Amino acid sequence: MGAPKLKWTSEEESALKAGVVKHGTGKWLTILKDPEFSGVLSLRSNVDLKDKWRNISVTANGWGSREKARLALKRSQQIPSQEDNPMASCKDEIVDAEPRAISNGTLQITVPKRSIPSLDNLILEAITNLKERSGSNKTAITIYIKDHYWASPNFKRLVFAKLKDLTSSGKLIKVKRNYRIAPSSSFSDGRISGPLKVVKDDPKPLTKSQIKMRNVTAQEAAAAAAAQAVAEAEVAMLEAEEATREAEAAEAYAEAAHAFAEAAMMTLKRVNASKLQMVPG
DNA sequence: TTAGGGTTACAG
DNA sequence: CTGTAACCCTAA
Repeated sequence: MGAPKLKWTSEEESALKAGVVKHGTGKWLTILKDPEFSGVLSLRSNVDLKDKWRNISVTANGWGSREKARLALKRSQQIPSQEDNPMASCKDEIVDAEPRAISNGTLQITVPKRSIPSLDNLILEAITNLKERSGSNKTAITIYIKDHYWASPNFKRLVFAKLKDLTSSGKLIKVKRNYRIAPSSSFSDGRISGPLKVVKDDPKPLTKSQIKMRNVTAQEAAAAAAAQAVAEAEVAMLEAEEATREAEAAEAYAEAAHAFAEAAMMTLKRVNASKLQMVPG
C-alpha cells in the first residue's frame, strides 16, 4: 500500500517483467545491461531489481517465502494472546485443485528457460496461481497472463478460444462464469490442441564451459520468440477451426496457419541445433 | 553477483 | 500503531 521512497513506476515494472521473461529470473545484471531496459531501469541497481521482483512475487502470489518469515517474526514479537484459532472447522467447500503444477520451490513464473510455455500451461498456471475458490473468470486469467508474460493485440480472443477449446476437451470445467481445473486431469502434459504438438525437445547436454554466455542468451531469446510464434500459430489454427464451422472456404486459411506453425517449430529447432555449433571464442 | 534476512520510510 | 514497499547488509 505504501508509496514510500523512490517508488517504482509501472514502466519500470514492465521492463523488469519483460527482462525476466527474456533472460530468466536471477540475471538481474544482464537485464539491467540490456539496452532495451537500461533506459527505464537506469536509476535502478541489480539489487533493486531483485528486491522489486521479490515484492512483485509476494504480492502476486500472496505467499512468498518472505511473508512466512515476516509472520513468524511477528508471532515471536507479539507473543501475547496466542489463543490460536486456526479456523475451528473450515466448513468452506474444500478447495480442490491443489496447486500441483507449482512445485518449483520458488514457484513463480515459469521462465522460458527450457520448456516452451504453451498457452495451455499458461492458462492452467493462471488458474492455479489465482487460487480462486470458485474458479477464475476470463478477465482474471487474461490479466494474469498479460501481466506475467506478453500482450498481443489479439490476446484476449486467443485466450477465449483456448478456454473454449479446453472446456470442450474436458480439461477445464466451466462453472457459471468461472473456469476451474478439471479434477481428474493431470494437465501437465505438453499437449497442444490440434495436430500441433509442442516439441519438448530439451537435450541440454552441453557443458557450461562450452557455451558462451552470449550464445545462451541469444538462444533463449530466440526460443522465447519462437514460443510466441507457436502460440500465435495456435490462435490462427483455433480461429480457423471456428471459421470452418461457419464457412468452408477457410480451408486455405487453416492450411496457412498450419504451415506457419510448422515454420515456427522449424525455427525453434534450428535455434536449438545452431547452439550446438556455436562455440566461438 | 545474487539470495535472503533485516531495516527504514511512508500510508492507512 | 501496523502493514507494506523500498532500501541496506552480508553470506555464499
